[in-house]
Parts: sequence; C-alpha cells; structure tokens
Amino acid sequence: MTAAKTTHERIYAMVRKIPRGRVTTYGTIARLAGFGGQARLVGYALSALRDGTTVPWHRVINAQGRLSLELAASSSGTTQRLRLEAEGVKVDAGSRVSLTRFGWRIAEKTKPKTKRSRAS
DNA sequence: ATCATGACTCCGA
DNA sequence: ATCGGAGCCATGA
Repeated sequence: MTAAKTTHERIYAMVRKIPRGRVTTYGTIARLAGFGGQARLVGYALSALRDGTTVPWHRVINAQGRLSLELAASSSGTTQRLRLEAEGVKVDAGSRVSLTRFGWRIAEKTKPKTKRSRAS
C-alpha cells in the first residue's frame, strides 16, 4: 500500500496479459512493462498481492525457469505449482519449468541498451 | 528520514 | 554447473 500505483498497475497489467497455460519470467515482465530489467520490482509487487487477487501471479517465474516461491519454501509455492499444472504447464520435480515450451514472450538473450557495471 | 531485506538478474571465476 | 558480487526499487521497522 501507499506504493506507486502506476508501478504496480503496470506490472499487474503485464501479468494479466499472460495467456493461460504459459509462463514468463520476472525480468521479461519488467522489460515489457518498461522497467528495463528491474525484476525485483515485479517480485515485490506480486508479494504485495493479497488473497483473492485476479492477477495470475503463478504464471510468473524466475529466469532460471524455477518457481522462486517454491524455492523460498513458501506455503504459496505449492499453490503455484498446482495452478501451473492445472493449466497444463509441466513442472519438474525440482520446481523447474521449460521456458522453451511454456515461456511467453521470453527474451532469449540479454539486450543491454546500457552497459551495466559488474564486480570482478 | 535512514537502514536492511527481498517472490530477481547478469556476468566473471 | 556452482558461487559470489553489484544494481535496481519498494516495503517495513
């Protein structure tokens, strides 16, 4: 709450556009929303969601094709896996999903418009 | 107002 | 494939 509604709305709108039976990554959502790769905002916005939300947050996974929520050992993680399977998305035993098959609008590779400084 | 953490991601070793 | 470090913004104390 008291959050930048525009930011959350942008993310929610993008997540709602994900077709049923398809998944996408946080980075992709952020990129399509115009955040340029700020995946953390997407995850944070989804975490702010409450029960009864109409946003298909379960269709959003990390770039590794894994359910971050499940990895986080969250009770909701199981819900996400069940929801995905219910839509036809096959989830691996290691909480892994084939982005190549179920990925929606997934960016294949980095598209840096600006070089990001890196350590080492 | 500041500090620390987080449903993330990328690159180098 | 695995580990670690740096960057972004929002939330909570």
